[in-house]
Amino acid sequence: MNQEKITINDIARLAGVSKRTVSRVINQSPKVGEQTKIKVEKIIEQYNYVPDKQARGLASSRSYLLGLVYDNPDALYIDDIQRGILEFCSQKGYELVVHPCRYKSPDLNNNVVNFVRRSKLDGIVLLPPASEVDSLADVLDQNSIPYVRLVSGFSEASENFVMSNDRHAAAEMAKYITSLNHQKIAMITGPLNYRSSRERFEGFSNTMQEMGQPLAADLVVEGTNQYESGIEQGRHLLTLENRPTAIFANNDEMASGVIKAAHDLGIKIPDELSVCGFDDNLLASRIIPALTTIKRPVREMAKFAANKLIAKIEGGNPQAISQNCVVHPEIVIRESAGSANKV
Amino acid sequence: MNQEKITINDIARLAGVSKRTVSRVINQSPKVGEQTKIKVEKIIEQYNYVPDKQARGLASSRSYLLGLVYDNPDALYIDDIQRGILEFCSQKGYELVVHPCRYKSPDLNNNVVNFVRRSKLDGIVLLPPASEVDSLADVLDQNSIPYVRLVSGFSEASENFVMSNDRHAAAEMAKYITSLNHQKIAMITGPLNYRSSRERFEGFSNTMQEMGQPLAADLVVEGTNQYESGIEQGRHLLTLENRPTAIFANNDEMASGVIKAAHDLGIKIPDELSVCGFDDNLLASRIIPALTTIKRPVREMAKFAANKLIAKIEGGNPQAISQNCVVHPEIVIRESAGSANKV
DNA sequence: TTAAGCTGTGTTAGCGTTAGCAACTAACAA
DNA sequence: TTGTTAGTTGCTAACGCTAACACAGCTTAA
Repeated sequence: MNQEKITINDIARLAGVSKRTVSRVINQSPKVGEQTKIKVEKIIEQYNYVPDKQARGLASSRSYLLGLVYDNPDALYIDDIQRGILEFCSQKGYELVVHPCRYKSPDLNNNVVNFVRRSKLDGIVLLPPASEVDSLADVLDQNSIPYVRLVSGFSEASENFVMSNDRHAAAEMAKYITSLNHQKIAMITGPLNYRSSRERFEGFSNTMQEMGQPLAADLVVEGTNQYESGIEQGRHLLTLENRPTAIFANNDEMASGVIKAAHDLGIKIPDELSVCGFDDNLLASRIIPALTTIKRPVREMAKFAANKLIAKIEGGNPQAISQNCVVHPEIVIRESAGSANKV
Repeated sequence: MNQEKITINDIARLAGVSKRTVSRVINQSPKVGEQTKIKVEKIIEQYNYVPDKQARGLASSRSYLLGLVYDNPDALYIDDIQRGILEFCSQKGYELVVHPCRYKSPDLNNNVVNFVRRSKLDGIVLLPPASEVDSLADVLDQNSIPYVRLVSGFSEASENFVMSNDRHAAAEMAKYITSLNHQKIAMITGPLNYRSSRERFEGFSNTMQEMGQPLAADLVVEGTNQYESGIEQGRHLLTLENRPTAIFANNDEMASGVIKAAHDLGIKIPDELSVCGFDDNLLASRIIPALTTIKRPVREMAKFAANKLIAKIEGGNPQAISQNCVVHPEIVIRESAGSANKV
């Protein structure tokens, strides 16, 4: 367990080759004789040798460190992403350095660039909403820092993106709610300067329209994605003269707020009101009644991101770099939505 | 923004001193003339020079990287801890590398040691329950890897610990519930092989006894800390012939389960049953009725841990190293617990 | 036969720091 | 004056690795 530190020189000596050759083996250079390679690998294995990351980095100006930049209140999402990235990158020899930030800060770009500079990170993964800041991406490009952005959407040039087709999922939700025979359907959107909010809103709204049931203007309100906002907008909608029988909220936090508001007003869910959310976070399954919502394949997104980022860093595998990574969230049916006929 | 990389040599040349002197200034060596120091600092400032971490690390066998090792399902807790540590350590020039693990794995010790070795981490923070594994701590000691353990407790030698006095908090909870005039009080403990579970249980149980209302043996059951376990044990307790009027669960997840069970059985909370949890995680405030629970000052713990770890790494500040860091969780009163008189 | 091309391998100069050792300076005592 | 000392400062060898370059040995084409 507590072996002395053994270096590339030791391996070279032990294997009877030069350290250049050992280096070649480590870095999987093709120009090594088959037997030499096997011999060296055997010694490496035997002595449990692991190349020193710092020395490697100093010489090759690489750090084998990836950064995760985020400003997202949903800790569960973050945690899932972290695990997803790590699953992939640790087996490739990379580690993950975390960096929460304030995405609204005017200093964001500098902050992130300095973060990368400070530890010579090889690349970073950007989570929403920080991933939606184009100026950040520009600055990263200018500094030739490899990065991948996780965003809601499905159409852009895919090189630096991993996308979640929230629009499609929201459309599915529109169909689902309609299939429950609801007539008066409301939506609480997220802040419409967020891409994800727009995608979800448009997916939902357009589909309702296509199905011949366009959303009434007074039944679409904008929230902040926070619980309190859900309560507030929920209360507003539910005290309308002709209140909706179904409310689709931009995320689970706000959906919980709606449920709270309904509860306070004595409105029964799902008998008198159906509520649906988006995210499938911890709350969704714990709340009573359990929330019908939409689940994103977060782990999968994280793996896509890690794969793409490492491909960019290591230069090889051009198809992994340009691969179009779009992921499809799906409806999770629980108890908070029911047929409108019961009313 | 996109300046050429500038090194210690440039600074030395610009300042008209040797790089040895610049190095002294950077590392705050006392043996530098006051004017020289000022001169060099000015140049450093002017050129926005930041020493290269890898080169530094190679030369001094330091990495300026801290590790966070955890196997905790509570993502909110993790997130809070991460932010707390970062707040402190980034201003000291350290970054945080995350490492989820399986604390039950027989390979845990090796896994963690290799994690540290791989990136030459300067030290690690251990979160419960991994922090409770003594053999891990031993191995870390053997490999002289600096570490700090976050645990529930308050009495041990404090050098490697940051402690949360869960026992005291649970005692407070006992007093609070008793003050509500409950007679039949139950507790769902966590797995009793966890230190935190024992602390909470003993704090609660002992205090009840001291107040002349010892817990009935059949009203103490052991859960797994998971939601499903809360449902199961909650159902069990609530279908007892002489069911309790108050249930204290080892954590919020299980408390939510109890609420679910009560709901399914048509038992009104808090009128017919009071439920209390521990953690104050996201659920606690979102659930209906909102959960009366206990909140740990997580950020504070994280800062203590970072401070202690860095003090250990840098060798200085012996009082920070030996400082007894005990933190006191506090009751958060919400809606899930009420007076027993109403029944 | 010879030149040219490939392969596989070794030699070695960095990469940007730290830190051991030596050396310089000024001041002060002898 | 000379020696001693304390306070500063410089020189330079690591740290462990990568990669440019060189070169030997062998194949292939002319």
